Amino acid sequence: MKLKELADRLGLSQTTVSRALNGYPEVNEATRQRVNEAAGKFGYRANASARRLATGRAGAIGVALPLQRSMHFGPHTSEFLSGIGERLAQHEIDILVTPLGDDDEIPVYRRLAASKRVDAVVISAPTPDDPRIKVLTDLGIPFVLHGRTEVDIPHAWLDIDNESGFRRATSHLLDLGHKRIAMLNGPADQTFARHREKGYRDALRERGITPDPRMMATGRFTDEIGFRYAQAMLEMSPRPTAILAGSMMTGLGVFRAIRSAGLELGRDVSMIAHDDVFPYLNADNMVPSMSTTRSSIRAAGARVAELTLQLLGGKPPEAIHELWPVELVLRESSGPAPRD
Amino acid sequence: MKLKELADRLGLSQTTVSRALNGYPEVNEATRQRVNEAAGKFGYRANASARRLATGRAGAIGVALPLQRSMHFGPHTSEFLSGIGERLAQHEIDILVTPLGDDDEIPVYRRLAASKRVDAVVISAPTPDDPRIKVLTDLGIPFVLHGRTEVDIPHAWLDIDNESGFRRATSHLLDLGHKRIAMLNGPADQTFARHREKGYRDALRERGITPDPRMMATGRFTDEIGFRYAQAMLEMSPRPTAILAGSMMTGLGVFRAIRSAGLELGRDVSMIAHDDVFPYLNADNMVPSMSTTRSSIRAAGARVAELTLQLLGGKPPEAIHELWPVELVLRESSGPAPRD
DNA sequence: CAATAATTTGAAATCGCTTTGAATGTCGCC
DNA sequence: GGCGACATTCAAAGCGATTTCAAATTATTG
Repeated sequence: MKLKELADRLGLSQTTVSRALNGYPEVNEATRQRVNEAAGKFGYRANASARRLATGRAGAIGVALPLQRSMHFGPHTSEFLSGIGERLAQHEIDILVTPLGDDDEIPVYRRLAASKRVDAVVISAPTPDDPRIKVLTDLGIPFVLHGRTEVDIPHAWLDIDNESGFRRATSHLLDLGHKRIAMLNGPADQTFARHREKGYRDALRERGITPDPRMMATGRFTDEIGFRYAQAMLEMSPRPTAILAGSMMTGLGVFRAIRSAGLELGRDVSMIAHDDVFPYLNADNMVPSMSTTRSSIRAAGARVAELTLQLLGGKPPEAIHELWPVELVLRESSGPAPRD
Repeated sequence: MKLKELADRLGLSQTTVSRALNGYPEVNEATRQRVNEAAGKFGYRANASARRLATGRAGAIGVALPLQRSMHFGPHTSEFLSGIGERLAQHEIDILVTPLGDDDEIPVYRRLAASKRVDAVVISAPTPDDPRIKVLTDLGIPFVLHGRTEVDIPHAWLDIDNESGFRRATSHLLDLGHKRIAMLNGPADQTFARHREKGYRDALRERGITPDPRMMATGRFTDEIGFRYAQAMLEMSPRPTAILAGSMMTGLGVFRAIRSAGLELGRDVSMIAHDDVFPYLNADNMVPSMSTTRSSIRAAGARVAELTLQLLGGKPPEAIHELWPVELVLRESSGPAPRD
């Protein structure tokens, strides 16, 4: 069923039918009724390609999926994507996921731009001097960044306040009497990891403690890496009495390391992990329950979608900046420092 | 830069340029060279919408993301999606992800079909009498199913052999002397869960053991659910000496339950978990390392993409059936049954 | 009641590509 | 030298919507 057929059946012109369906004001209310009914009855839907060609809008936003790089496509990405989907489900906007290898990043954006496949893109996991900002700006592709960079080009972003989240977590552990606090951070090149490190260092310095490089590690968010680093650190003497884990995955690994060292989590060693709120990994239900710095990555995804729509609606990128607070949720895994 | 401009610059007709770029044979090799060069130089890319409109092909395949139902969008989906992306990256085919709530499933497919947004769709997590098979068939949308149904309509599918995977795992545990083997299965309505249950039951029956309903539970693949059920079962008397976990997530929960009951995994209680091979959760690196029934869900995704291409290439759906074996990988978490 | 304004509707152009059918130029061969 | 076969190229007709501009109808006003 195409527009012409529908119009013929109704004895109307394509123009009127098109207008009726798209909610233009200059069509008689009775006519609109009739058109909508008929459209429903015949299951008519405008051909997406034709409409896109005519309007010049792609009706889709692109999301790049890193397949190989340090921030691979893992649970974080999938939650984030869910959030975007949640928000966009209402509009007739498609989500185009483009798998990205390591090298093809820039060419892929070029291709998306030149072939007008998407109206805007969402990018994540930036480094401080992320080259994508410039490329996308030059290409004229509107985009919203999930995270932050230090690139000096106005652009839209939404980020969580990693720095103060980790500052508070560290301060709290210091309040509990911990002196040797380890930090298992995310990939060192990522902006968010730097922010977390800054929060951590600042909190220590405020109390006159010099950060010990041996107490700091960076790596991907896998339980394996959490396990390895934690194991190595727990063998040090004196060992850390508290550990900050960059993600729940890392946290699980740390947990195992603590246990297999014959120590007890929440008493011998405390831990606070960052929780992106995965529906299948609940900090509350762990034993012991896990203290966390928390911020829903899914909610962030939904909001990023919303911001993208605003951007497409004409809001200037420099007016789109959101910094979300990070909650500190204290549970059983963090307790007072043990006596020496 | 559009086709007409490019053609003008080259002093050629749009026809020839289009043909040159699309690899048609009837164009002079020298001309093709010239065209390709110019296209590269000006960064020309055919407008996707225009091309789609002209060819009638959408150049995209749809993947439905369940957002709320029992098989929510979790790590499985994201790995699977990665696999699809991996395979499709080479072709100029987009992946359209459509978030699905609980109710809108069918309407969404209708919409995709009517607006010709996708050439085919991939569906996952079927129930034995999954209604989507009929709907998609009626709508004339080609599709590939990841999993199996019992619906009596010819359709393309790829599945892993859950039944024999779990039969072998169960048999192995029986060989080790276990008599009370618990099973934490996936959502009861899913086909794969039924297959697993059949494999489990058959193995028990072969040895003259009547399956004990109290030793069987079903639920989503979260560590919380694994923990709860395992905890309840370990309190039974006599308790199970071995547990089959439906996923690594569930397995982590079981692991915790075993530990918090003061038991040792691999000695007091054995476990074999199903491993979909998540890059961030490695069975080998756990302590103790985890015995698993293994099958890469990412590889399955890549293959499903391949099969979808074949389907679009004209291969009949009834000729597309693949049943992948499931490996049984024995590690430290499974050992001989303890003496009574 | 004529003139003007406001409402509705429609014919045709347009979006940027692919593809059909015709035209042109070359070549080999009788 | 002429003619069919072959290799190239092109003009123009779609693809199925949106949108411009004009026309037809109805309502309002002096």
